[in-house]
Amino acid sequence: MKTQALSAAETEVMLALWEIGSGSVADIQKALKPERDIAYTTVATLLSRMEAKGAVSSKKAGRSYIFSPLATKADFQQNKLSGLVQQFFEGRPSSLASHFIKTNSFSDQELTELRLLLDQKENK
Amino acid sequence: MKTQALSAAETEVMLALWEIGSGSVADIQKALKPERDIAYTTVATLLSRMEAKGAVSSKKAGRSYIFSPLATKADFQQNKLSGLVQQFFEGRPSSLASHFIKTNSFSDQELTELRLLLDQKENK
DNA sequence: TCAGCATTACTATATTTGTAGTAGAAGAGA
DNA sequence: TCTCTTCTACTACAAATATAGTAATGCTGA
Repeated sequence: MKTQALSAAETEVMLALWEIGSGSVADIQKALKPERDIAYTTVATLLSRMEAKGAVSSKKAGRSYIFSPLATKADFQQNKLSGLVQQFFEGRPSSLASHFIKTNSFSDQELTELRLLLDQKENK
Repeated sequence: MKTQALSAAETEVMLALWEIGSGSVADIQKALKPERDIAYTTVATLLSRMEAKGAVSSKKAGRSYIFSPLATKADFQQNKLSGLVQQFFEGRPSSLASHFIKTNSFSDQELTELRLLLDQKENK
């Protein structure tokens, strides 16, 4: 059962939800990035679509519903990323990484961190 | 003048177009991944939308039009990637890279290649 | 020259996305 | 109990997306 893809707006809601773990429509609206100023009812609409897509679950708590993510942010990242790698980097993560290195996307400090990670990997 | 974002279907067409450099609707349709089996006229529709968005240009050649990409694949990759990094990796490319390393996305050989790239970077 | 094929132009339609309003139910304080 | 505030349910609707058909046009080979 492949999970359906989320739209851009839905993804923003998802990010807010991961931020707070779980919460009501009101909680989620508050957790949205401030520049994302959408109506309460819009958030509610998005959440019900997301529930239909299997991205979140809800359970009644008193008067209202509490929504929770059904996938971890890490899973989602993983997915997005592998899609991107698939489509734009011949399916090879290293192709993406070298793209970064070549385009100077990393600061010196980040390069050092990376090297460290590689070292740890190697000595494992 | 920011270039408008392409939809998923349009992106597929773009990839095909980069593949062949430039070509007619028929050429592009042939260049699409085989699993992407869409009608000739659909490809044409997509191309005209893409032209409206400023993603491709066309010039008449005899009976038909030849389409060419207006951005390089590299630019496009760059864009997609930085969007992803922004949204899912706190804006830090190294966060994405370490995600890869930690999730064992790289083969041994790729790890070696990466290290080599880092070395070159450092000695530059 | 004429029939046929390729190609574009235009139109069409179902679905998804982005956004939000309104009505009604249900607690909560007075 | 009555009113006020939440909150959900339902509806709406314009724009974008995904997909493709039909009509018209213009080469091209026989």
